[in-house]
Amino acid sequence: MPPSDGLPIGALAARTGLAVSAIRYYEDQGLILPWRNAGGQRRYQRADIRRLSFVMIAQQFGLSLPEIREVLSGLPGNRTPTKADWNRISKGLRKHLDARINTLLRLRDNLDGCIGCGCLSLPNCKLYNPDDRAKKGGSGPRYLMGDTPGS
Amino acid sequence: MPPSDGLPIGALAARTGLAVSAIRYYEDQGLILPWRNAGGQRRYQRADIRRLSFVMIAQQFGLSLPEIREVLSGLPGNRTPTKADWNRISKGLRKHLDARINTLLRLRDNLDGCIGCGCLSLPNCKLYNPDDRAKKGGSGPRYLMGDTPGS
DNA sequence: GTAATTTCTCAACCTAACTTTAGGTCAAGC
DNA sequence: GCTTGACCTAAAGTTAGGTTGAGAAATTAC
Repeated sequence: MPPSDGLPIGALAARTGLAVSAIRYYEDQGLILPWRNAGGQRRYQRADIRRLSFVMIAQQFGLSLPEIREVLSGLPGNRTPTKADWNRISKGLRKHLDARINTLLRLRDNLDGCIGCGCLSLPNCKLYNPDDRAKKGGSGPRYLMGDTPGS
Repeated sequence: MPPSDGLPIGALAARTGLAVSAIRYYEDQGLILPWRNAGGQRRYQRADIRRLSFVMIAQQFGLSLPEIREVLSGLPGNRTPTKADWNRISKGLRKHLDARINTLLRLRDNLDGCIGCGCLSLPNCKLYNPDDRAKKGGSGPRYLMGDTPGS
């Protein structure tokens, strides 16, 4: 087979470790766009292995699929991404990661303060973080209010 | 109303910011155990405000409800928890949090390495972390393999 | 040229953490 | 004593990120 033939989905799955069903799902979500051969089957570029690897890495960093799609939109659409392209969007990931780390570090500081005071339920305890909670949308707890002191 | 009457669920919801439905759900999940009044309605102790606050904080730290139930089992069942009790289990939270932070810091180091080399898809890149992925169980990507170098 | 794989689409199912809905009961105010 | 609001249970719906299954068509292997 000539290399310009493109990879069928099973080969891409084998190369990335993703399930075939997951790769199709990512296509639904706009993360990857294969072409179709004469028989209607998906065919992928070799560069898509890297693209999917990026998706998996970004997931480990806690990005949602829409967020990953957004980051991937920073890649050129008209040509195969270069290392410079990947470096650029990887630096975007780095910012996401830094933000998450900082949030957790802040939580840890607050927890340490609370371990000291034993309060664990006060608004002034700062373990209530409106920003983190606000993005959850349809589910999850809404906010955190205090016990009256002196229980 | 005498204080020993207990709080109805709506009052607990107002005090914690949780939805009434969420509090009932937490009961299903074994996180909180109210008693019932003569009419069959739930009644809560004031200490339950703190208990639910703890649940919400632990969620921010990334613990699942079963994990939180486990941590809460470290509280005494026969009496109202003291500050010392809360301090003790909060230190357990701190360990969870440290572990999460360390994982992310490790990921960040690896990402920095990858930004340098531009590879972003290689097993030796170490962004593939089997431990983190293994616990996901039923869903999510499985593992991460490499592009052949030189694309 | 046929048998075995692979792939196709579409719909249904899965888990976590809840919310919503439906239909009915309890408690408080006047 | 009745109306209104809070509460009850049980079941179904929701979102994210997929998996599973059925039935059919394409591709590959012999």
